[in-house]
Parts: sequence; C-alpha cells; structure tokens
Amino acid sequence: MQIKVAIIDDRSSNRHILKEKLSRNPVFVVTLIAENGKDFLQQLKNVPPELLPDVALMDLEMPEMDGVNAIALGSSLYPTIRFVVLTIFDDEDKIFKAIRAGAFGYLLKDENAENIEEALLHMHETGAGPISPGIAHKILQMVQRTPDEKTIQQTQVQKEDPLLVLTDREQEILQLLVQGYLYKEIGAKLNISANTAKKHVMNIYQKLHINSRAQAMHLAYEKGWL
Amino acid sequence: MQIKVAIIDDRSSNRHILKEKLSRNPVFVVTLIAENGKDFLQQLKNVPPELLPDVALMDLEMPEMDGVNAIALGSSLYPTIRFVVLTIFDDEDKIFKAIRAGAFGYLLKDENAENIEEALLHMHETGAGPISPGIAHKILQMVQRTPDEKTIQQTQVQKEDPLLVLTDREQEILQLLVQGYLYKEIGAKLNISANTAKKHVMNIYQKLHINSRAQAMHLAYEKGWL
DNA sequence: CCACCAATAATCCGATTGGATTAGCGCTAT
DNA sequence: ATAGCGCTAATCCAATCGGATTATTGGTGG
Repeated sequence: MQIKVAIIDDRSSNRHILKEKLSRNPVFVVTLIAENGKDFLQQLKNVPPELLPDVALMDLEMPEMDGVNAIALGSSLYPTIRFVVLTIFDDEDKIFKAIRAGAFGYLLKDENAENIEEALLHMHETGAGPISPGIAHKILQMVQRTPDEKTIQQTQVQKEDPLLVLTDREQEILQLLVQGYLYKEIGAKLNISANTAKKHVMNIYQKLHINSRAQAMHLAYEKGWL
Repeated sequence: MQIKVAIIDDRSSNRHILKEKLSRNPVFVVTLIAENGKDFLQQLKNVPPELLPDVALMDLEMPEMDGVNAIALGSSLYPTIRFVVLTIFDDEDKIFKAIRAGAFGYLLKDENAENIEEALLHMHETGAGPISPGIAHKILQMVQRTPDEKTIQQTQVQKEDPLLVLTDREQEILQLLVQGYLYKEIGAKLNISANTAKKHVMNIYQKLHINSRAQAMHLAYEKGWL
C-alpha cells in the first residue's frame, strides 16, 4: 500500500528537499507539487478521484492563497484528503486558524525529516493526526483558557446502574473494550495477558446478558458511560 | 538538579513499577506516593514548601477522590506543582475534564517507561507540557468541533460530512454494520451476498480511514449518525 | 481453617472479521 | 465506444472474537 502525498510550499528548495526525503521511502509517492494554495486547488481539479492524494503537506505562508484558506476550501471539496500543516510558525493564532480550517495535523519544520516520515506512517497506521510536541502543548493551553458549560452539568453523580454488578476491574476493562481496543491491546494497557482480558470480557458479557462487543458499545452509549 | 516526583495511583503494582522505572534515572526522586486524590492532598499538608514535588503523576480513576478533582484542588492549592495525567483512558470526556481541571500534560500508560521519562525531562527543559500523540490528536479534534464565533464569518463553507463520500448503498450498509449485524445478516436484509456486504464494508473502511467495526461504531455515535 | 470470589492465565475450537485481489455487469458521460 | 464508477460476487489467508473449560493465586468472611 502506498501513500500518495501532495506538497504545497512556495519555496522551491523546500519542495525539492521534502520530496527527496520522502522518496527515499518507497511507501511514499509524491503525486502533486504546488507552490501555493491556488495552484494546489487548480491542479486538483484535473486529478481523477482515485489518484487524489492521501495527505497534503501544507505550508502556511504563501502568496496568492495561503495554507489556511487552502485547507478550508480543500477539506470541504476533498474530504478524504488529510491536510497536515508543515511550517516554521508556531504562534497560537496560526495554529488555531489552521485547526479551525480543518487541519488534521500540525508539524514544525524543525522536525528532522525522519520524524516527518515517521509521523506520516504513524498517522496512516493509527489514523491519529501527527502533532509536534510543542504545538500540542500550545493547543492544550488554548483549551484550558476556554471555559466550558457542559462540564458543569455533568459533574453530578449518575450511577444507579447495572454497572454495579461489575467489579472495578471489569468496569475498567469495559471502558477499553467499548473504545474498540483488541484484547491484546487491553492486556498491554493493563499489564495483564490478553487471555485474562478476554476472560474478564466474557464475565462482563455474562453479567450484562450480552454476547458481543457491538452490544456492549450500544449499552455504553445508551447509558452514557462514555 | 533533581526532579521531585509524586505518584498517585490506586493500584499498588502501578505505583511500584513506575517508581522503580523512574528511580533508574538519578535525576528523578520519588518524594511522595499516594493511592488516591484524598490521600495525596492529605500527605501534601505535612510537606514543607521546599520539598513540594515538581511533578505529580496522576492516575484518573481512583476511589475516594479521582484524579480530576485532585488536580482541580491541588493546582489551586499548590500552583508550583505540574500535574501530569498518567492513565490508560483516552476517551475525550476524561481528557477534557482533566485539562479543564488544570492538567499540564497527559500521558497514556501504554507509553513505555522510556517515553515517560523522556517526556518528563523534555518538560523540565522546555517547559512544554508532555502530551501523548494520540491525546494530542483527540484534543485537536475537540477544538475542531467547537465552533468559534469569530472564525465563522471567515469560513462559513466547511462542514461537509464525511458521509458524503459514501454512496447511498454504502450508507445503507454502514447503518446495519454499526447496529452489529453480521455480514451474512446484512446480506440477507439487502438481498445481496454476504461477500458483497463485506466488500462494501471494506470500501467504507477505506473511505473513512478506519479498520474495524468498533471504530465505525465509535464514529457513528460521535457524529450522531445513530 | 475453610469456603468463596476476584483476578490472573492458559488451552481448544468454531465463527467471524479484516485485507487483498479478481471479475462481470450496467449506467453515464466524454 | 470506451473509460470510469458503483454494485455485485467470489476466493484465499491471517487475525480476532465468542464460548467453554481448567487452574493457580490472594483476600475476605464465617
């Protein structure tokens, strides 16, 4: 399986270096190179749907159309493309705008190329957007400064549940189960064997009178356990 | 320079393992160990200010007083302590509550010990809060889903449900899939072969960048498709 | 001390799922 | 008319899951 990558950057040296670095790993195919947002969208029009890039590595500061606008337009026109910002800027305004525009990841250019490659591979495996540590910290601070209403209402107790028949350990495992983790992943997280994790799940199924993960998830969402 | 660390976790095995791992690096000194939030705050009262921990590694799910409350109280009583969540849970509700309570970092327990150590050192050097990649991704998604007033005026185009990339048939099949029906049952309901039903599901997984029924259900509930 | 139970772990088995590939058929638009 | 796309279908294989059973350990309460 190959990953089709688009590179959008106004500096030709950046474009070439990045392409060269990515090309050293045959998993990556650079299928589109543009020098600004307008150029990028223009080129996309002439690309058949099956050849659309999987990832667009987008610079922010560019003439004609900048990265934020390109992401805003591109992500609604082509929802299957994952837009990853790749820039030297880390001020909160740019980060915030890019995220609001629909950026799926945000990497700083001072990451060395190995990290970028690694981050993209990790994204393709896990589906999680790649984010540089410093950026993550700033995003967290932004969230902290934004007070929220819905936390107030739900601070009260709920309980009175069939959950009461489950042991602490079983509740813990149920949490992970309904989040879609494999037995082996649950085991790894809790430092127990996958077999044991499964055994707990079987006990949970019995107690709740269900017999599949799907039913567990239904219950969990209906009862608001998540 | 040493880093004074507090460990708060209700499982004694976790406490011991973590302490042992950190102690292998002489930079870290575990100065306080508690088994829940109440215990933690109680112990802090008897600690002279100059011996207060620099970092508190806080589990979330604990009896007596959970991590969120402990962070909320602790961070106002002892503003110099950096509270870092260290847990196996990565559902958005817990992440959000912890951040709002004042968490400075959020690490997942499936990070291996080297990463935790590394993250803490990095925090002490740069001042940036340590955040696991998967958590960063989820925080970013939360920000994306929180409409902001001043950005609406400049980007009113977006939205564009990922569902739109799915064909009618695929949406039909997705509905049944997330309700827990087996391939053969989906096939029977739609008068097609189980193989065909499965083929559609595989196409859906590709388009939505997921790879399991559990993830599909997650998406469906989060996006309110059910 | 013994019964009980939660938690741990392993094994065996059949059913189901995930992943990749190939292929025919019908409709649509260039 | 031919290339593209959606829908149909099948096959192969590895991984995971659901179900049942057995066993050991460590606490807790009679």
